[in-house]
Amino acid sequence: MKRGRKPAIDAADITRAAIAVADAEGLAAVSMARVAQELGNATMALYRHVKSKDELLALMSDSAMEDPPDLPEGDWRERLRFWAKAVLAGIGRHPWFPQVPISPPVGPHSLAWFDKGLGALDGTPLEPDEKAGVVLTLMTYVHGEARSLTPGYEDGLAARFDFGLHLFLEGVAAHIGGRT
Amino acid sequence: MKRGRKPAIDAADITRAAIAVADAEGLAAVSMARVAQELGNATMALYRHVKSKDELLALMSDSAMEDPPDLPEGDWRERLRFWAKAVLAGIGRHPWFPQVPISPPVGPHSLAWFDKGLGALDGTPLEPDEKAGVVLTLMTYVHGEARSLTPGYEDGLAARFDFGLHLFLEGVAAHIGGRT
DNA sequence: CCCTTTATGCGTACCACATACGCAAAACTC
DNA sequence: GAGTTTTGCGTATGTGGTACGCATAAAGGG
Repeated sequence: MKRGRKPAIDAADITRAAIAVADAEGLAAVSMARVAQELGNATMALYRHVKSKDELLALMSDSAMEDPPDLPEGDWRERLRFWAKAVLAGIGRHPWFPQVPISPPVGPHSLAWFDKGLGALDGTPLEPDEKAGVVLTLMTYVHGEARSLTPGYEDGLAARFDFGLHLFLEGVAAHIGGRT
Repeated sequence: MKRGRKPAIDAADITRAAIAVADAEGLAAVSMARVAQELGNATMALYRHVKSKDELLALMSDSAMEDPPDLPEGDWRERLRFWAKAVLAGIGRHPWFPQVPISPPVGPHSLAWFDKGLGALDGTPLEPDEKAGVVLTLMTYVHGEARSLTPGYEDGLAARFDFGLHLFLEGVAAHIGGRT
């Protein structure tokens, strides 16, 4: 059996608690002390499980998005539109998400979303790297749009988003059309 | 004449100094003390000219982008591509730009860029709100892409950006085509 | 010229936070 | 139970934002 004192909490617990605080009071409210209090532990206890606050932010960032939903039946266009809206909705549940400083080493959740996006393009004549380009571009756009989700500034976001998405899908269609 | 002691510095000086620090050492290095030192003033002297650090960040954010360049001759496509690349290049000169927390009250510089973008669509049969949608969407995409400008992670950004831009312009073309 | 008025310069002080360090506490092995 | 190992966490340090209040300088009036 494993030696030593049993851990009372683990990194996942800490991440969960931090996300709860961020959801309820904003990213600025997430301090090591605040998260520890949420868990009924002392501040410094957290450092046994996460190396630094930056690491905690990276963990939060990856697990904020729950698992991507399955795509509906239909052509690539409907599927990709569904996917993009799911991304936006997922971020909408955690409005602090776009404010987390860039953490380039993406985690497993981000990859799962990316894969789902690729799946929307199954059956199209695009090359693999073109599919990746399409999905990355769209994801970038959606993330950018999500920055306007700050409470109080969502006016007209839905309409703008639909229009931008429409333009983008038209572009993909034209690109596919031009190569067959 | 105006009464009272003469101000040794003004908000513009502070903003300039803060941008210089951010350019040279990153946004994290921008502290009130650091900026004051840059100006040869005491920390608290800054507060006579900016209300808070958040206000300073907003000022930095607006004046980071210098004035937009004039667009070249050509069709809307070339002009919009030129504009998008200018936006990306402008941000590239201040890689901390996308990291500034959202400051919704946009400033005069942002508006100038937006106007230039609209100008790229002069002569197209788009309605005013469609033009605005096109420019906002593209700006959002470029800003999103610019988040990957963090030193060390620009690999393949140029190619990805060109591809995304290509898709988007195709989409605008299709949208215009579908309405004439 | 001195005195009052008015605006700026900035030292001091306080609070929130991240985190290094080291010892105390707990759980397992023999 | 003694030794070993791993976690819990109190203490302390450094950094950063900023409220407060007095010192300081500039201009106007007598």
